[in-house]
Parts: sequence; structure tokens; C-alpha cells
Amino acid sequence: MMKHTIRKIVLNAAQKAFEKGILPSDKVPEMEIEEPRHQSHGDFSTNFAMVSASIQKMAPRKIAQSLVPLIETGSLIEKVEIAGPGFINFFLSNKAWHPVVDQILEQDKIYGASDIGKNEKVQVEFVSANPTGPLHVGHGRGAAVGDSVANILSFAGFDVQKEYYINDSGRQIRTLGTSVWLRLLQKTGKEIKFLDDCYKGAYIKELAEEILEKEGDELIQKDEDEAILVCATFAAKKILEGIKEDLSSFGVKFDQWFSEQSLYDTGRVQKAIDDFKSKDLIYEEDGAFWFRTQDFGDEKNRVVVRNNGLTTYFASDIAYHMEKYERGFQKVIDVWGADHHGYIKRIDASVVASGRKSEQFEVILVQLVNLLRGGKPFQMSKRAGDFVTLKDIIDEVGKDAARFMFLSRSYDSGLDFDLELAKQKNSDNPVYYVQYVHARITGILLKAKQESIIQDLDFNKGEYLDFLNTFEEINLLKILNAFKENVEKSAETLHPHVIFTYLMSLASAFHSYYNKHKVITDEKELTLARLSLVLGVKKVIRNGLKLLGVTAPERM
RNA sequence: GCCCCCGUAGCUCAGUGGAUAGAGCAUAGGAUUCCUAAUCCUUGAGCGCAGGUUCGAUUCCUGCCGGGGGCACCA
Repeated sequence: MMKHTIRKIVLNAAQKAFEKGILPSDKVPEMEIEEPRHQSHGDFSTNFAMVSASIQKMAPRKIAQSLVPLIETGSLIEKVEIAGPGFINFFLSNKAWHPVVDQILEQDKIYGASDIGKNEKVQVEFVSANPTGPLHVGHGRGAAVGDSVANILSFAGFDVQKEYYINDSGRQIRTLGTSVWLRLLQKTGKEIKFLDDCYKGAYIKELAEEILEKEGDELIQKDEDEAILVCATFAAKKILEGIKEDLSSFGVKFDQWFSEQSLYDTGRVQKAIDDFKSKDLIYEEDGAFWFRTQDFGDEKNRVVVRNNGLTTYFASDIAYHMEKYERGFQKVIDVWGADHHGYIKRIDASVVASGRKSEQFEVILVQLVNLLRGGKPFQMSKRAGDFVTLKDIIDEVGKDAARFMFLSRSYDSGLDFDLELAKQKNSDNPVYYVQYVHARITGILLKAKQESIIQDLDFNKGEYLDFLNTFEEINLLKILNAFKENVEKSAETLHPHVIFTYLMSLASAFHSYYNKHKVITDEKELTLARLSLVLGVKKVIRNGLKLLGVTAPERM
């Protein structure tokens, strides 16, 4: 918002310079308004002169010198300087920052919201774990990322839908049924050899016990195929219920649960295959049907119908993605684990083949999570089927700590998740560092109310903001002002950790301020000004945490 | 062999086509008669290597090295 103003000022000055004949051209190149790293370089800086050098055929510093006198300093801009190779640096007055508080208090829950999304329909599909077992840590990271990306996009003005795709069809579900069936037979005392490719987790035994209790006798009478089917349906339903519960306690709520089976039931899979066949995008070879993904940059063509007549998951995935765009989404974002990266090209191929643009499809690849306990790798024996579930983690460290931890790093990097660290209630654990700000401010406001300095914990207008002039106060105002930019950056890059980093810097600035200055002082005006400021901080912390799905406690 | 991600301080990670690359932890010391010490203040050290593009590269491109993951008529 402040940057926008600076940009206008620069453009105006350039125009004036051209009219006066100081600059030979009125062409304006791509320029940047940035916040310099160093205070001595001002609050904002532009490289206008440098990027204009070739257009104006003038030395950058000369261009800068011709512009600066045309920039009016006044109540907002204190001074303008030329530095280095030709940067024009703007120093703002304290007064320029004061309105930020009013904006926050007025806009409240929508402070920081943006309209860059232009209401474009976007779908974020995430987790989408097969209902063959409970969610584990990796799903947790995907859930945190997907949910936050969706929240952030929504806050940035996109029309967002969160979706979970249920792989409730195919061989895996049958394997699940077989797994339960075999365990069930073992329970009845039969000597059965458990198959290697079956699911081995303890939850399979529990499911077997449950179904045995319910309808065991009846089931054992049935022929095996039918019994396995019953087991499969029962188990998948149970597991999906568990998944929904876990996600709910993780604070994730989907707008839609989409069934893979429904794509078969409505004939969409067949339709997609027929459609591609008719366009010669699918051909037959060795008794199987292949989609020409190679024509779209994949390294080899991929099978959609096997020579035994069964479709592959790729076939339903093609139909699924076609269906998404038919629902009107301009952009579709899939959140996948890094181990699925090889799948990107072929889905992208299907999207392009069905007439969409490649840019309308985006995959967020979330790198793997290393679970640690006290700095040491936490061994998970996958073979035995015992792994740390998302539920275990929520139970042990709490939803807020888990989500914050998952979002603390870019998903492009692997993540070390230390259970001991996530449990600690001190500054090692970033979630408390940020939440503490919210609780501390609530404490201050409560005290102010008790002392009758304010009537209400919440107010919608700043008071005596001119009294905010310490370095720490101006610093806080600058950070508060930058919230919206950070939301936009986070939305544009689809990186929620931008918000994490932002919140950490805001929290740090607040804690420093808190330790140096009293909010409630003997001076009434100053006190009210500071109360307005900290209320603003509180609201921005809350808004930011909400985007990450973390609560903002009133006390800790 | 091919593909994806990563390589920044002792450790875990941010960050940027530009002017002096940041934070936390760890180490050492200090701050509370006062709004929550789950806090703050002070203290050293770094862009894997080699080329290229550019007025300018840690950032973009290529190659190499190192770490993680993936390469089915599996899901």
C-alpha cells in the first residue's frame, strides 16, 4: 500500500522531467520499489534510474539527479536521497506510518486480505490418502500445506474449494479386504499364512476383530470372494471415518469428498478413454491401451487399460482431472508427496490433451518428513506396518504445534520434525513464541480495562496515534503494514511458510517492544496510542495464525 | 542412466538480479520493586565447486560434486 504510493510519486516525477525536457524519453521500464535491507538506505528504494539508463541513454545517477528535485517532500516523505549506483532512497516520516493502525482496527478480520485472485475459481486437492490405513506424518504435512494454501488463496481473493479424492476403487481396496479377511481367519484359530503384499498394521487386526464380532459367523459361511468384498467395504468405510476424524482434529475441513468409484459409476472413465481414443491420443499395443503422454513431454507412453481389461489408476485420474475443469475451476492445484513427482508429467499431459493450458494445473510437491525424538531419528518400521500416525502426533504435541511446525519450512525442503521440540513450551518452539504475543496483548488490554483506561477490549479506531514515535513503534508499524504484501507473496508463490516467517518477525518485534516500553503509562494519550498499536498487533497475529490453521489463545 | 527437491553461520533454516546476506538453537555474559521471563539485550562465524548470461549473480542458465526421493500393463 505504501509501495503503491511511492511508485506513483516516482512515475509522476519521471513524467514531469520528460515534460520539462530533462529526460529525453517518457518510456517507463519495469522498475522495483523495494524495502532496503539497511536503515541507512531509507524505508523504500527504487532502481528506476538504473533500469532506465538504456532507454534514456543517460548515466543512472544523472537520471536520479534529475528526478529527485521534482519529488515533493512533505508530511509523508521526509527526504529523498541518491545512493550507490543510482538508487533513489525514500525516507518516510513517522506520521506516514500511523494510519496503519486505523486500517487494521477498521478492517479487523479482513485486514491483509487482497483481491489479486479476482474471484478466480481454484481447487486445492490435498491429502487424498487411500482409505487403506490411518494418516501418518507425511499426510500431516500435506494436510497442513494444502489447507493453508487454500486459506491463503481464499484470503487473497480467489474462490477456493478444498477437496479430498478418495481412492475407493481398485486393487488396493481389495488388498485391504484380503488383509482383514486373513486376520479374521487367523482369529478364528485357522492356520493361515499372511500374504506379503497385504497390509500388516495393527489396525488391520483391530478391524478384523471388530467385523468378526459383528457378523463373523455369517461371514465365514460366505464364499471367500464375497467375504473379502464385505471386509473391504467395511474396512474402507471404517478407515475413512478415522481419516475424517483425524483431519477434523487437525483443523482441516474439506468442502468436498470426491469418490473415485463415482467416476466409474457415472461412466466418466470410459468416456475419457473413448474421447482420447477418438482423437488418437490412445492407441492399442500388446493388448493394452496406451496414452501418448510422450507427445506431451513424458519420457514414455503410459498404460490406461491393461491387457487384462482392467483400467489403471491413471485412467481414473485422467477422468478426474477432466471432471475438475468441467466443474468450472480455472486452476487446479494438487498437493502430492515428493515420491509422486514422476506422475506430474502424465497428469499434465492429460490436462493439456483435454484442451486446458498447462498453467491451469499445478502440483505442490511436499518433501518428506523425518521424524525425530530428541534429535535422534525415530525409526519407523514400515515392513511391520507400524508407523507414527498423525493422530499420535496430534495427541502428543497438539494440533497448533504440529501445524506450525509443518509450515515452518518451505515444502521444497525435507523437514525434520522433532517430537520433543514440538512439545517444549519455550522459545525453542516457535508456535508459543507467536501465540504468546496474542496472549500477552490480551493481558495488557484486560489490565487497561480493569483500570478503566478503556471500556472495551476491542475498538475500531486508533487514538492519539501521533504519540507513536519510538524506534520500536515505527518498526512495528512498518511490519504491520507489510502483512498484505506477505499474504500476496504467499498466495502467488503458493508458499505458506512466507506467513510463518512473517509472523515470527512480527512476534520478535513485539516482544522487543514489550521489553523496552510500557504500554500502560501515566500519560493518558500515550497509553491510548500504545493500546491501539498493540491491539493492531494482536489482530494481525490472529489473522496470520488463522491462515496457518493455528489458534490465537487469549491466555497461556 | 534419466527425472524432481535440497546444498547459505557449529546445528536447523529464512532471504535477495543489485548498495554492509538474516533468524532461532548452541556458546558466554546480562536484564524482572513495573502490563505473563513461554520474554528481552549483548557476543563470533557462511552463500558446495567450475564456467556462462548481466553494468552487477549467493539469486538466472549449464556442468560437476554431495544428500534425499522417484523411475511398473503398482497404487
